[in-house]
Amino acid sequence: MSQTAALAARVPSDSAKLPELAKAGTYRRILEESLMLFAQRGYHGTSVRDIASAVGVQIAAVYVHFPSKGHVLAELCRIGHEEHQRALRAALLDAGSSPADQLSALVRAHVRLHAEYAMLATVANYELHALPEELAGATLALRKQSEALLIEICERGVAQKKFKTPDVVITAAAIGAMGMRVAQWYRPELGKSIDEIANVHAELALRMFTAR
Amino acid sequence: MSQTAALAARVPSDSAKLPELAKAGTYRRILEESLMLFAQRGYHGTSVRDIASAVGVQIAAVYVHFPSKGHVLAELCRIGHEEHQRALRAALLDAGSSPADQLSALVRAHVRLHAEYAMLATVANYELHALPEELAGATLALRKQSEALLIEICERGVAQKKFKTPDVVITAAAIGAMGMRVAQWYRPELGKSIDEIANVHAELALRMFTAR
DNA sequence: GTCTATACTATGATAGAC
DNA sequence: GTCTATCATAGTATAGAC
Repeated sequence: MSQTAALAARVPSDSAKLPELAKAGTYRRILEESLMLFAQRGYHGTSVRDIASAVGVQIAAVYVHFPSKGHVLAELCRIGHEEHQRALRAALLDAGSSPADQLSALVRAHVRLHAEYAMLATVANYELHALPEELAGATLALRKQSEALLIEICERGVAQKKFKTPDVVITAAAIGAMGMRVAQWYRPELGKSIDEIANVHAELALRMFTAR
Repeated sequence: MSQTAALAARVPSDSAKLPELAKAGTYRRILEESLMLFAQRGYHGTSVRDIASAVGVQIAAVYVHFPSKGHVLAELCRIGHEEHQRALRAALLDAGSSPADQLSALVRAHVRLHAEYAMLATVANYELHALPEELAGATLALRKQSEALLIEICERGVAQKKFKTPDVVITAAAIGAMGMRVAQWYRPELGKSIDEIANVHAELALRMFTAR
């Protein structure tokens, strides 16, 4: 699809950053260029021709590395959710045992990932629905686990009477949502560092659990 | 596109609810069925054939009412953002003059809209990027105005020293984000009323502006 | 306003040479 | 692993009859 001018950029970031991967060469280039295209135009708005052209190879070369366009998206979604979960778990290991410390650490990691890997997060979060079940399974399992990490911390805080909330599930959803959204507005030119943004979100999350 | 099994539903809601519109008949049916299809599969994942088939007419009949598929999406995005802004303005007229009352009223209206019109909100928020500039202009203007409404209330609260925050812009973005996200998880079967959910979000927003 | 029929282009994917 | 060439299908959109 040659596509008419994209107007409202879905992702202000212009870096198709991927976590460290063992594989290199054309395989990786396909992932990188697909990431940029899927983030900008969406999965269905991107053709295999677009991908091949961006990589600088012919269409047939793409099919040497991936059996279908869906497999490219599936891999990006999986990588994104895997890196997300890795970041959350690493943050929790560094955090203390109090629910407040844990929530703060988790939110900061969550936000940092969505700012640093804005394109990857956008594709993994908003294009996953385009995949058939068999290709999305791994990603959905990861997502469920990561959601559970957040919910458990919140519920532990409530059980210990450290967190006050009218509804712990809604509050957890809200905390997840505000962090995810960072991928849609963060740009280095804003003059706010990623750490600064992450810290503000952690503070907001803690306030959400503090009665007025 | 006959499309393989959609796995991770983007919108749990199953009602393609539209605000009151003057027009009826096939024109409206096209909007309703397109809304459902765009919400479930995305704009590029939906063909004019899919739309015609859902409405129960031939493809050519669709083109009698809309000059292109893009115009159908443009109209849905415009309707969604218009209803959103109408709801925000109505809420503000009913609210008192204190920033807290105004923020609470605005957030409740914002959340109610995203729960009541979940599909419309999803399409208007997440498919707009598929439109070329000339078709998205009206919607973008509305969005900018609605964002300004929220920001202004927040900044007024800060100026009056009623709201405490480390960063008013980030906080406003977070408040907008948590409300938008409701469209992605709200279902009547959850056993939570829309008003209840809206009230919780209003409380969370006020807490975000309250120092610990 | 709706239909049938069709034009034309783009699409995902494969075969077979190098 | 990459290329050229090709297939079968699906895509948007239009013409002209009723």
